[in-house]
Amino acid sequence: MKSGMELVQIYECLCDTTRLRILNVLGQGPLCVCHFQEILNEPQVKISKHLAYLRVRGLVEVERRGNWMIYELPANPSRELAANLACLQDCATEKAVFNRDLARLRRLDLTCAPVAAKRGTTKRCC
Amino acid sequence: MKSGMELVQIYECLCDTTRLRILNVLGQGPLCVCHFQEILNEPQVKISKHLAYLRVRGLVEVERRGNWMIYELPANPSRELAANLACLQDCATEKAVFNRDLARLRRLDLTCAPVAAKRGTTKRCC
DNA sequence: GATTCATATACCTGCACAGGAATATGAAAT
DNA sequence: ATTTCATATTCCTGTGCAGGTATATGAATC
Repeated sequence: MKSGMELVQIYECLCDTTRLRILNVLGQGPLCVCHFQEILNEPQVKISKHLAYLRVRGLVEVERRGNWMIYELPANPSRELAANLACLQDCATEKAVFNRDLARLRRLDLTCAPVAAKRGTTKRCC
Repeated sequence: MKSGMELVQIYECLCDTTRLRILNVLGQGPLCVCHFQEILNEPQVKISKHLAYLRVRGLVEVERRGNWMIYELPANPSRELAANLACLQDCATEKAVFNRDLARLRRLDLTCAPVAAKRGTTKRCC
């Protein structure tokens, strides 16, 4: 986390639906960009730019694995961030969009390995 | 509360420092615009416009009392709104700006009646 | 070394909003 | 009726995105 992290900056990150969906999905664990594309069903550039927005502001962290970029929630979030992410997860359980995303995430977990095998590589992004 | 209230709209209301300060102060009870001006030490137009922003989106409610407009948090907030306001109050306790506001609010409570008396009216806005 | 794959960035357009100055409203006091 | 007081609204300017298209990067594969 950045030290000068202000509460407003957290809320600025939270005031876009796509970013909310990203953070909600990340609550289940790290994920790569291609999976975000499938889960949110949004164009690559859109996902990528929102992830950059979140990264610059310290709401997500990245790690490269070959061609894939694995995004995850910060390992040591500030108290405010932790509180707000928890609040978001809680609120999200009541909203259809977020539930649909989580459903698609679960389906991905099942099919990810076979799909990777089919395209001739044993490597998985996440 | 509006029925179509979405989570993002709440966050949109929260992503401005002035509005955060307003909501934090309102956590202590209803307040009129003139007191917001004193507590936040911001120009009238700024306060007024942010209050309008919050009112339109259902984050605050208004009641006229003579010349004064008394603002307060919604009587029946949605679950998301309640959760996020609670989260805000919690996070605010660690930040200097918010504490200073609350300190000025407490000081106002002490001086409000005498001041009203001094200007020759027994009526108080709040 | 050329190509492919996964992702990022640059560039553009449009829109919503923040902040300030000036003015309008509307209730109360004179 | 006019003035005063508390607050709201209008008009203006600048800025920060959101979303899209096209292009760049950089690792892996052929």
